[in-house]
Amino acid sequence: MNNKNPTATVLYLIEHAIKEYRKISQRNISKIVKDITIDQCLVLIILNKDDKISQNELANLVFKDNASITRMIELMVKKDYLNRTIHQEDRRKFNLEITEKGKKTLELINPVAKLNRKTALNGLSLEEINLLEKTLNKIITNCKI
Amino acid sequence: MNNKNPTATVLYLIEHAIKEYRKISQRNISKIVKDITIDQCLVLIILNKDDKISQNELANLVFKDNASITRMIELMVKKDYLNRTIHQEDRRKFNLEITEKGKKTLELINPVAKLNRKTALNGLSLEEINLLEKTLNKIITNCKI
DNA sequence: CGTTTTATATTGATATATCAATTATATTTG
DNA sequence: CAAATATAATTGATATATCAATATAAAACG
Repeated sequence: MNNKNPTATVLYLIEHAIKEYRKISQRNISKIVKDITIDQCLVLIILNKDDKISQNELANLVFKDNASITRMIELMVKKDYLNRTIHQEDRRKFNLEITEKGKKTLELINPVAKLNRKTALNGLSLEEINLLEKTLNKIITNCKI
Repeated sequence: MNNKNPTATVLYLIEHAIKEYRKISQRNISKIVKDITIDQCLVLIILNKDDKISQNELANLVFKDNASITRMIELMVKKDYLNRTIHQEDRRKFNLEITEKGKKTLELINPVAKLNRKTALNGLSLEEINLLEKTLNKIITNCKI
């Protein structure tokens, strides 16, 4: 009764699935853009939707620590994907702006990201995906309590 | 038609779920054992089931790179969770042995690990879990092709 | 045998993860 | 308004992730 080895549980499978997905995603992205990680891509995609977001909010969206985001952004500025300027209303914050290089990169990675998702979910019915979402949401809620 | 933002897809939810699970797991483990990570716990649990395993195999089981495992083991030896000796038949390999401290730690973390899984999966029916497993396995297969 | 190929693990370089402590600015409150 | 509190981001320390290059030993092959 629930005395399973962790490697025999569905939680281990979740870890496995996301790791495999990250692997093919990184592999496919790297074929097109050399010096970018999939997490940096996600940052670009999110900022592209809403560039008024704070580093804090960004960190939450990509499930990372503030410290990680600080360093990621630092690197992305250095690699000329982002510009960073001080926020005028709240001087603790920063404006994050996608550079021209960043925009061009987005155009390159968007189709790859789409293909990655399609590959990973190939053969899954809409019902299966909906159920998967529902179950994962339950797990997330359980863990947050 | 599949032109979703990545943050709106089920793959993002998978990432979210595992991150939340890792968070509560680490939090609960840290309450009981101070200087151990959940990945190090998993290494202990796996070695406890089969101590004849190579670093290579261990890396595969915990979805890590050989380089990561080398450094993890180095640390675990330093913290006296493991002993490492040269393998006599194959001198490229090592024997990994759990120390007394490691064994005591296992006894402490096993109930916590069990509780973590129970917490995360609370309220899920057996059918839901089976379906989740099936769907995740499909995704894993898709990504490995 | 010796040479080539393969397997196992390490090391270096760089990116990210995470916690705790810190800095700087905003907001709340007495 | 000044002091206390809260928020945003950074920094330091340490662990892990990942790739490429390397060292060493074992296996395969001619």
